[in-house]
Amino acid sequence: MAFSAKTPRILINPDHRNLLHPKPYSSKSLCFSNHRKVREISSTKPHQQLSVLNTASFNTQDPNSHLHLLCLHGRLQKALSYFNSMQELQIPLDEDAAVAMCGDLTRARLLFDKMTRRDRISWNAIISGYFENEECLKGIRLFFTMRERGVDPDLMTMTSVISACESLGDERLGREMHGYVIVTGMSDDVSVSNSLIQMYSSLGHWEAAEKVFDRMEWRDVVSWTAMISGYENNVLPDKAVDTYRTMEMQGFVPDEITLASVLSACACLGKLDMGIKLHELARRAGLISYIIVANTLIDMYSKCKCIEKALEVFHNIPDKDVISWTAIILGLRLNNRCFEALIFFRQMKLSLKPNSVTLVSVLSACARIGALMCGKEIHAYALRTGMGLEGFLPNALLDMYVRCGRMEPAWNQFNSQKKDVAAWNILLTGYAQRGQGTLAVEFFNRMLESNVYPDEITFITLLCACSKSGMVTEGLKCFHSMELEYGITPNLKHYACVVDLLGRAGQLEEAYEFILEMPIKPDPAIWGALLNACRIHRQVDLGEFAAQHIFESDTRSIGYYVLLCNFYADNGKWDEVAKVRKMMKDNELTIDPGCSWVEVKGKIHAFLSGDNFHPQINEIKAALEVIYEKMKLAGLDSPECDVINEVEASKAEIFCGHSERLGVAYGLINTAPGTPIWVTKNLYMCQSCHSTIKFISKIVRREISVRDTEQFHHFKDGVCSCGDVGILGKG
DNA sequence: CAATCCTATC
Repeated sequence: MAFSAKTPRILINPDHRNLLHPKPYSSKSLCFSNHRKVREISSTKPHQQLSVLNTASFNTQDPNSHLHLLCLHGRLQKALSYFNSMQELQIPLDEDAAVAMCGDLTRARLLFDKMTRRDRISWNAIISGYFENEECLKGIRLFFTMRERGVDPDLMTMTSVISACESLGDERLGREMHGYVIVTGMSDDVSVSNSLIQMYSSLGHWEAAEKVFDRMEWRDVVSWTAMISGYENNVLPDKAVDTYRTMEMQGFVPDEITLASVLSACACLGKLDMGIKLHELARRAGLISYIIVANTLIDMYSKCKCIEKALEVFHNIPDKDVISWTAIILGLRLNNRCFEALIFFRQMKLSLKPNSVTLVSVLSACARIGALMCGKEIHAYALRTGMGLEGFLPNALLDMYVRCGRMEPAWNQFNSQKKDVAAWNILLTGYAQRGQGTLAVEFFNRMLESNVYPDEITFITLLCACSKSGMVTEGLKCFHSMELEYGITPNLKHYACVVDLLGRAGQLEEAYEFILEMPIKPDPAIWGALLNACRIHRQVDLGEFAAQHIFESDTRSIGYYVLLCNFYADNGKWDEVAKVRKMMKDNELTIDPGCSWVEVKGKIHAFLSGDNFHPQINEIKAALEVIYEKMKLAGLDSPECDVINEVEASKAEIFCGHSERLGVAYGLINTAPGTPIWVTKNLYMCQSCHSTIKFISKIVRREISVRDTEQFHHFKDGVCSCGDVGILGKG
C-alpha cells in the first residue's frame, strides 16, 4: 500500500492529503474510490495472493494490507484473529483495512465493542464503516458517543461525518459540523473543505459551497471538481464551464470526475466544440478508459446531435455498463432513431439487467414510434421485477399508452399511480394530440379541482391544444391567466405557442405585433411559428421576413430549411426551393427520410419512404397498385405532395413510395380481414396519403389508425376522425 | 456519468 498506518497529523503536505482522506464525494463516489483501492491491492495475481495468505504467520512489514487481503478473500475467521494480534501488538488499523473490515459490519461492531484500547483510528474505522454501509444515522450516533468519551475527532473523522450529513440530507447538522471544523482549525484542511463544498452543493446550497471554495487558501483538483459538479448539479452549467476554464488556466490537470462533470455541462449547453476538445484531452490523458468519462461523452455527443460520434464512443467501450446502454438508447431516441433504440435494448438484455432509468428511456422511444407491444412487454417486465413504481417509470408508462393512442390502459395506469403534475400533463397531451381543445380545457379544470398546481408544461400543452382546435379566444385567455392567476412567467415556448395560435387562425398581423411586443428577445422558434403560419396562409413577404430572422441565428437546424422549402413550394416559387436545397447541401445537412412503423403480431416493421428492401415489397406494391387503380375508377386522383422528398419518378411509383402507405399495405396483407391496423409515422402525413387511407378504410372495411408527429388519424368507412382539419394547409 | 410531460419544421 502506498502509505503506512499512522494517525493523520493536522499539517500535511497538501499533495498527500488525498491519500490520507477519502475523497469528499457522495457516498456513491466513496464506494467508487474504495473500489479503486481494492483494485490496486488485488492487482497482484490471485494465486500469488493466496499463497501469501496461506503461508502467512504474521506479516510485520505491512500488517494492514495483509489484513485487507484476508478480508477480500472472505477469510473472515483468519482476519479476526489477525486483527486481534494487531491489537495485542498495538498496531493501529489503517483506513483501508478498516474499510475492508467493515464489509461485515456486525462483526466489526462486535470486535469494536470487545476492544480494550480504542484509539481514534478504531473509532474512525467503525464510524466510517457505518457510513459505507449506508447506516449513516448509526454512524453519526457513534460519532457523538466518541466525543462524549473524550476522543477528539480528526480530519478523517470530520470529512466522513460531513459526507454523512450529505447522505442524510441533514443540512442543520452539516452546518453544525462546519462550525465545529472552523473552531478547531480543521477547516483549513483541503479535504475537509472539499467535503463541505460537496455537502452544501448536493443539498442545493451552491452559494454556501461557493463561499467555502472562495475562502480556501489552496485548492486541489478535488476542490475544483467538487465546485464544478456542484454547479452542474444545481443546473448552472454556465458557471460549471467557467470554473473549469479557470481551473485549467491555473494549471490544474482534470481527473476523470472533473471531465465527467464538465462534459455534462457541455451536453446541457450544447457546447459541441468544447466537448470535442475535452474528448481529445481525455484520449491523450488516458482518462477515456474510465467508463464514467465514456458514458458522459455518449450523452454529450447525443445531446449535440452527433449521434454517430456517440455510437463510436459507445462501441469502443470494452465493458459497457447499464449507464452506457441507457445513454446510447436515450441518444438514439433523441436523434429520432427510436427503432434502433429498441434494437439496442434487445441487445442489452442479453448481457445486462436494465434498471428503471433504462426502461423509462426505452418507453419514451416506444411512445414516439407507437410501439405498443414493446411498451406492454416493458410494462410486464417492470411489474415482474417490482420496478413499476420506481422514479419516472409510472409516468413513462402512462405516456407510452397515451402516445400509442390506447386511452383505456392509459386511464388504468393513471388511476393506479401517483398523480403528479407530469401525469396530468401527459393525459392533457392526449387531448392536444387529437385536436380536442374543448376537452383539454375541461381536463385542465379537473386538474385544478384535484388540487394539482399547473406548471410551465401544462400551459404549453394547453396552448397547443387550443391552437390545434382554432380556439384563439380561449387560448389567449389561458395565456394571460398563467401569469396573473398562477404566477408562471411565460417563456419562449409559451410565446411560440401564442404566435402559432394566432398565425394558424390567420391573424398574421396580430401574430407579428405580438412578437414585436414580447418582453424577451424572440428566438428562431418564434419566427419559425410565424413562418409556418405564413406558409399556411400564403403570405410571402412576411414569411421571407421571418425566415431572415431565423437564419440570422440558426443555420444548423434542419427543420427550418424544411419549413422554408415547403413555404416556397406551397407558394409555387420553385427556384427559391432549389436555392434552399443548395443551402442545405452546402451546410451538409440531410433530411430524415419519411419512416413508418406498423406492428404485426407483436413485431415492429419499419418502412422508409421509397423502400425497396423489404422482403415482401413486391406484394406490398402490387396491393397498392390495385388500390390506385380502384381510386382512379372512383374518380379520385392522388394530389401532388411531399415536395421535399419528391423524386424523378412516375406518379404510380411516387404513390407507392410513401412510407405510411407501405405500412398500411403491409398490415393489410399480413393480418386477418377486419383486424384494425395501427401505423406510426415520423413526419406529417401528407394530404395525398390522408385521402388514400380514407379510401382504403372504406373499400377494405377496416379501421386504420395513423399517428403522425402532430396527431392521431382514426380512419373508418372512408372518414377520418380529424374531420380533415388536421391536414389542412399541408399542400 | 444516464431519466417522463413541452411550440413550429424533418
